[in-house]
Amino acid sequence: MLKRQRLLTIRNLVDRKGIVTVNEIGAELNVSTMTVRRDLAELAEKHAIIRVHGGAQSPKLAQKQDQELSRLEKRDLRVEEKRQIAAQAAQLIEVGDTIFIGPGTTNEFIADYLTLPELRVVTNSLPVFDSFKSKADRYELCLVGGTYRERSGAFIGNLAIEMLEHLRTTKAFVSANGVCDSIVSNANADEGQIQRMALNNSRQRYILADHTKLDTEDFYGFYSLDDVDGLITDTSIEDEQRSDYSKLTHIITSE
Amino acid sequence: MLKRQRLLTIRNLVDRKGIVTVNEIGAELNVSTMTVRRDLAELAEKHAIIRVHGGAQSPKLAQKQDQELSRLEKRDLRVEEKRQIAAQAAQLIEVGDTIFIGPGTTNEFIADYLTLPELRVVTNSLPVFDSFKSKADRYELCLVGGTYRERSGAFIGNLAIEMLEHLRTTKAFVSANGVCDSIVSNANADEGQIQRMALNNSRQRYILADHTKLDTEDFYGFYSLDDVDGLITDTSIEDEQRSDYSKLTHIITSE
DNA sequence: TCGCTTTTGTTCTAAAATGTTTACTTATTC
DNA sequence: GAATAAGTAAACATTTTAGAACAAAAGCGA
Repeated sequence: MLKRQRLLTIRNLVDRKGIVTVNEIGAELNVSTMTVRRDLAELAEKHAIIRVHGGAQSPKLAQKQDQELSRLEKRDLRVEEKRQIAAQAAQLIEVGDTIFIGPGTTNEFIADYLTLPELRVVTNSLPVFDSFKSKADRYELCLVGGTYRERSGAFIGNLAIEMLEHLRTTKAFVSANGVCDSIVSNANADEGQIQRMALNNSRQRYILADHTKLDTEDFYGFYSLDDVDGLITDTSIEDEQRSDYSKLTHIITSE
Repeated sequence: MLKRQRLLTIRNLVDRKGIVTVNEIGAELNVSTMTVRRDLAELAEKHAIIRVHGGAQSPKLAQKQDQELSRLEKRDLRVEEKRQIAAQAAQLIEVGDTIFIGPGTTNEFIADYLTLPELRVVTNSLPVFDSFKSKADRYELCLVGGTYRERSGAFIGNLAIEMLEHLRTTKAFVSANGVCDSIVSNANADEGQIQRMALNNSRQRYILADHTKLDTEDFYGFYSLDDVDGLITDTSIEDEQRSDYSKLTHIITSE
């Protein structure tokens, strides 16, 4: 059997079974485990599979599993990047601002980096609201109500839309699940709709997305990078991406 | 079996059963208890499960239990009366209702006595909302947003008013701080204003007040007993008061 | 066929994962 | 509240897997 064929077979095997052991592959194809490891390393380099100790996993499955994680678990994913991004966002905020902060685990860290004495904060996310609650004595906190979406802890629906309609903010910070070709996207249409309105109603608009979100897209596209004032991301962004996206908007990272 | 798979299996097991012992997991997966412990430690770090002595439990279940505990711990003033009143209020609620529940510690107990399968719940109180959060999978929860008032945990102001304006409910439950000569009153004008609107927009209207509130009045009168369907109070009400107030509205107590 | 490259297998060492023993801590029972 | 049982975690032993180094085999063009 040719190497080319074998690689393809392994790929199919992994995709079909979701997760396979090195030994299984070796037995199936009658090759040594060392060969399998070398093949897996090659495929992993091309992101065709994900290497795990003892075998390999299909990227599709891994992505699906990531999506199924609870809010609390997602919060723990790539914390450093999230904190970096949140800190950058916080630095943009000035005294006298009225800021909107959308749902998303990244946004839950922004409050940690805010030291300003006075501020008005608007959000439709209960976790974000909670992160500001300890500052309720200094800041005016405004929660956008509506129907509760348990999965993300956000308030959505017509009531939320109607309430947001009249709110003008100076700066809006919205997290994206995907940023691809100037399109900013999200997993949920109801939430995307609100985020679009929040951005439209703001003088300055910022999109928050860690480097893993760049060049990927999710279900619902809700905004265009052309219309925002900045894309806040972490320092792991690749040079090529930096130059690509800087044509569309201002890239904001630490350093 | 790969470690990855095992971790996933354990997570599912915990989620499904709510709580599992280390031994159960070990037997199920044919691994030593030490391995299970190590796995649980790893999952606990990622907040996928919560470690307890002898096993693990799902975060969802833990949250539910925590909430009930904190409610029990509310060895506040007159908890028994409040529970009595809350239970009475809950009994009035029927399938298909859209209910409004105002702020107030009494109202935070209503969720405990609700066993209906389906309901739509509207509130402008964060603590009340929290008391319903564990039921979010069955009930449609709608929070009236607005400016946060830390003192009572309620959302108030123009935004709240505007949002509530369009909401029609079948039953409204509002706590009063004082009931005197048919006047229902409250400590705060902003909250009273919202409560008045919530009552006006409801088909059926109920005032909740324990016996110590009767024949007393507070700063802001927001409603008249003539216009409500019932005054829910505890059994410590005096006969004289019962006959006085029953001329104005229907008195609801347990027995 | 020869000489060369590429691929594969083998061996070995390090790292990771798992199991076992043991001392210790936490619950439970009387 | 002391005795007993159950659970925990550190230390060590064992097994499994990873990856490097090198040897053997296969493919390939002259």
